[in-house]
Amino acid sequence: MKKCKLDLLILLARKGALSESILVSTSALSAEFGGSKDGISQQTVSRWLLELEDSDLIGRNGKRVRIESSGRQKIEEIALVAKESLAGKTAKPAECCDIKGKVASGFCEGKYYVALPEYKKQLASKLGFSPFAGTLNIRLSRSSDVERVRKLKASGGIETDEFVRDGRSFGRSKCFPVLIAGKIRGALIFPSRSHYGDEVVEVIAPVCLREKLKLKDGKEVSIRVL
Amino acid sequence: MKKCKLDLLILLARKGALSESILVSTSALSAEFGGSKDGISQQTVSRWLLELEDSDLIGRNGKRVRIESSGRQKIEEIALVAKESLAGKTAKPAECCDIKGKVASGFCEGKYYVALPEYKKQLASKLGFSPFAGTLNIRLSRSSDVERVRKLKASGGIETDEFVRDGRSFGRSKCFPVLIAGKIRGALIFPSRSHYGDEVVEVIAPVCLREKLKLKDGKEVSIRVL
DNA sequence: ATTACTAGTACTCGAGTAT
DNA sequence: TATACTCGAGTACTAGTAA
Repeated sequence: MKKCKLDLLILLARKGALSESILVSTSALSAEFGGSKDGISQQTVSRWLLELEDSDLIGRNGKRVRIESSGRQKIEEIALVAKESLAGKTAKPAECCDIKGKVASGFCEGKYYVALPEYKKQLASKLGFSPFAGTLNIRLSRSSDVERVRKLKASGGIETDEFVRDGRSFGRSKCFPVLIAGKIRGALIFPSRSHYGDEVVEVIAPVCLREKLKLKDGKEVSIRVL
Repeated sequence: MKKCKLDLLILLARKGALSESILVSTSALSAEFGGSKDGISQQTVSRWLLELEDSDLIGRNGKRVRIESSGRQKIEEIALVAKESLAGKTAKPAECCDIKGKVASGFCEGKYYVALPEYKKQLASKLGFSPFAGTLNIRLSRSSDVERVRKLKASGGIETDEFVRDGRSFGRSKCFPVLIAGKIRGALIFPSRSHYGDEVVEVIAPVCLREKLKLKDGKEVSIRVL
């Protein structure tokens, strides 16, 4: 399998760059990858090192290279995942987890959807509560939470059906029951065709969350996925 | 850092594909990588799976995927390297190892070089023996040995100097002392500008190896790098 | 619903080379 | 020596879609 930046990071680790600043040259690293032909060229190693530096995975000082904490984290993550997989432990789908983010204003697509009686009815029966006609937008602060949300969306969840109203078709949405700020039961709602990336999530609840929790834009909120 | 095929393999492992055939879809895997935008598209996951299958790292049967032994080996390797690096163990340069290959005929560049008095003299003083005017070409059978040879070449070795003769310049070469077939001391020789890839190595010794070891093309020979 | 093909674009690579 | 830039060539990507 073709080598990649990750292989370079691991090679640096193997050479001891985790514990100290080590002396390397781009051409020597290239040679260890099998040279220019069929391997990785000196130029590419040079570029990869610059890119690893850009992402703060490594630090450089002249010809010395040292792996930074985020680089170490990456390697620890891989080691852990590989070890657990080999041991037969598999990732459990949609397990309970906590995510955090800040209240944000936004397009309120969710609000629009939730206000439609067809959806409201579906949500009430599938989630166990009748949603307030509005959504709370949360911008996730940690990139690990963005990752978590992606896995969550991929793992299943409660789906609402699509329907047609006034000749327009409304797509599906995925919901996940949550506990907001440790107090109020609600749900994350992801319209199937969202304008947001995964860094903003929409929360619905039986009540107006902004009022009940006295929230203003920018205030931090924690959400427990159940 | 951008995901790569290796990440896909690890993800499959994480989902339990090491111990059993698991049910996955290319779109779900794509979603776990963050979807099409900024992540990896369904089409790419499809292609990656086909490529992993081509390299025999995974096996597929309809929508079921299972990691094959070479895929498991890959993951074990990563787990080991990552673990050792984190534990502070660094890779030792040019350690003693055994490589194997079959006798091959070839261009005999080495023979030409070795026959030159300037080289012969240098080799005699640097290697401790006066080389027979001929080389034995060995085609490595295991790809892991090719890898080993690359690392070897990158790690240092004994270098001969370049020189000029009859207005033509002759480049450097790198040598590594070895024990051939467990009996004869010699050296691997790598001219700096070789016509071979790393899958063929040239061996020199104080004697004619073909005669002494009664070798014919295709016969397997083991070489211990000292 | 799926997988994976084709087509066209975008990105990455490495040769050459400046520094 | 070394690193890292430019740029043309080739690879890998995604959108669209067929099966």
